[in-house]
Amino acid sequence: MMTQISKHLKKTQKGEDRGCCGIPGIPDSRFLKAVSDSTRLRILAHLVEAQEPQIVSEIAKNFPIDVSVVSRHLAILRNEGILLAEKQGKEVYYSVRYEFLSSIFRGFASAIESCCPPKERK
Amino acid sequence: MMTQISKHLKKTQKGEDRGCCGIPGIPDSRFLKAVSDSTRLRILAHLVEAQEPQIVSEIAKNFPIDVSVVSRHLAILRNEGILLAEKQGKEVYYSVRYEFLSSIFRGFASAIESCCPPKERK
DNA sequence: ATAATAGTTGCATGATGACACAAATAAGCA
DNA sequence: TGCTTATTTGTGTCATCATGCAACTATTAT
Repeated sequence: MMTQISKHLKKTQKGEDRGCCGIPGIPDSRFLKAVSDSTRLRILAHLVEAQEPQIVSEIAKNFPIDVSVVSRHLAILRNEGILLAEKQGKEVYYSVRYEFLSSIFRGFASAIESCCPPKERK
Repeated sequence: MMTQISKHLKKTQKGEDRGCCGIPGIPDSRFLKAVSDSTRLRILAHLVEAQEPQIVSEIAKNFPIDVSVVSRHLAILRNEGILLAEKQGKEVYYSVRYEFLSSIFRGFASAIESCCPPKERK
């Protein structure tokens, strides 16, 4: 059974997962969760490889899941700024925000390195 | 035993979550899942800030969760090669594998950028 | 207006995962 | 030998989330 302690440390209020720590350059967990799902990662990789904006139904053809699920995944990536969505008639074109994505991860790498103790060079 | 470095390449057999796509430089989802949990991210940030190896019970003092949970989180990060564990008597010292971590994220950034269409410069 | 197509959203379900607590392991000390 | 401390592991519970399917919205064509 859950104890009282865990109950109110649960902090299930919305958006609590944002902003993890004081170190600048470390992304929040929501952003990382967005790219850590294997299906979303494959969708992202597909869009990166495609080199051009693609519509939802076309993307979905490459995955053994329902279009609605793909749409949800795309929305998650879009909400984190990873993808850009542009509606054109009936279709919605999704594309990768390359510079944004790479800058986040490069910033993460730099944040880690900047704290790296000189002696730790293993 | 756990001072041996690469254990993180071990469970390649069962993990269909391993190796997401054909693009070199994109980490697999298990690695990203390891850093995408908010508690683990805070633990990692704590270790980065600490600038030196810390034992489990000391790390746990900074978080409102049970030591056992912290131990599990540390194991997950260790299994992904993010942390190094060194047993010294009763205690286990955990430290950040800075170069490994930053190289993964820098490689991710480069992988994204290398596929970036020239015109897409925002 | 009706129909058809593209995409999103509501809802139920099964899987995964974080957590607390207890028990087990391991190492040092009386 | 116990006894204490540090850490890991077993187990059950609760929350979150990926998924499928159905319903809904939006846009275009007949």
